[in-house]
Amino acid sequence: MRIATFNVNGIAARLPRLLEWLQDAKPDVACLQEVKCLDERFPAADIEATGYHVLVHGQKGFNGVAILSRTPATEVQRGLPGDDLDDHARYLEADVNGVRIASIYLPNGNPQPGPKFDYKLAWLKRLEARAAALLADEIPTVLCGDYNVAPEDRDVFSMTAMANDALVQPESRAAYRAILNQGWTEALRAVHPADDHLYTFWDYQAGCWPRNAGLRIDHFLLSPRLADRLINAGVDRDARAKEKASDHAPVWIEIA
DNA sequence: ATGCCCGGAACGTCCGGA
Repeated sequence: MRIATFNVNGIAARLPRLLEWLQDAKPDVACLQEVKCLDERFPAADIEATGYHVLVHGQKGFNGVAILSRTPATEVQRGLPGDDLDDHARYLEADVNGVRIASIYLPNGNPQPGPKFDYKLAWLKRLEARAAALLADEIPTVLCGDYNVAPEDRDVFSMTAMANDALVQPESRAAYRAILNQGWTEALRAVHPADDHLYTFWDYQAGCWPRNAGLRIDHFLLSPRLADRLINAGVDRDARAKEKASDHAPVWIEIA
């Protein structure tokens, strides 16, 4: 079973790239982030025509997550529990072929310090609670998406350039690590433990892509039973090299 | 010290992104 996560940075702007990537990479499940549209504006028919079922939790203008699957998915949770006042569309969870899969778009948190950073840290705490409940259920689970956290210095092209960014702050990393420490395995790092240029995002600005100035911020958290089934993981860098590409590359895992 | 480059909303620039 191949599962991918892809921050598309606007489904309307990315649809041709997304469709060709689906036909090329052929994931069984694709979790999308930053679709940036209302549910009714999501191009479901185009995606269904390529052989995928669609679950979408959208929002006008920004945020928005989706789960595409070759076999039908059963929706479990729309929106991250724990704050009735949070109306951002950043979390969608479904069952596909006996695997629980969440598509996650964690808040960016910039500028920091400030209310947006506070929201990010609060969101991470809520995700920690959800992750603990999922582990307690002992269902094979994947929590994948754009976490907007670069876990270690080596996941960042330049700590000098990024020193004040919310993505690398000790509080962001500690909150992410607290989730991992429940017993989750991050699949991409697990498969590539020694790669010091293991990136999933390259800013559009300042020639970041051609000089490989990237960040590793898209992650696959696997529950213990699923981590035992991990075969391979990788980054589809070819997708980032194309014209009209997203600033994120798709990331994928292969599960036995 | 700041902007660089994008998408979306909207139609003039601003917000959000990371």
